[in-house]
Amino acid sequence: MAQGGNTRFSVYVGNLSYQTSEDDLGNFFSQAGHVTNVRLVIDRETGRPKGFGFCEFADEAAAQNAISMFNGQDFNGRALRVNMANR
DNA sequence: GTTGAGCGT
Repeated sequence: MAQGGNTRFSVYVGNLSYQTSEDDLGNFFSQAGHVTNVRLVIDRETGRPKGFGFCEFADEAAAQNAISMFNGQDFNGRALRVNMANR
């Protein structure tokens, strides 16, 4: 199975607007399937969002569905970048 | 009141 080397179903979400929250992503990604976890990477040195995050789904189909639905699509004024996570 | 490639406190 090609999940990107992870036993879970995490997808990398990049090119986010700095004003986007985890709640916004959770609502948006739940359209593709059952989201079990959403993490927005915040810079520990500055306390600001790094502009990317990770979204974990209940199964692989939902994760790949999210990629198909949202990769390259517009979100909060930015072209969303969605791909299978590597770690 | 800022910025823009990235794979994770």
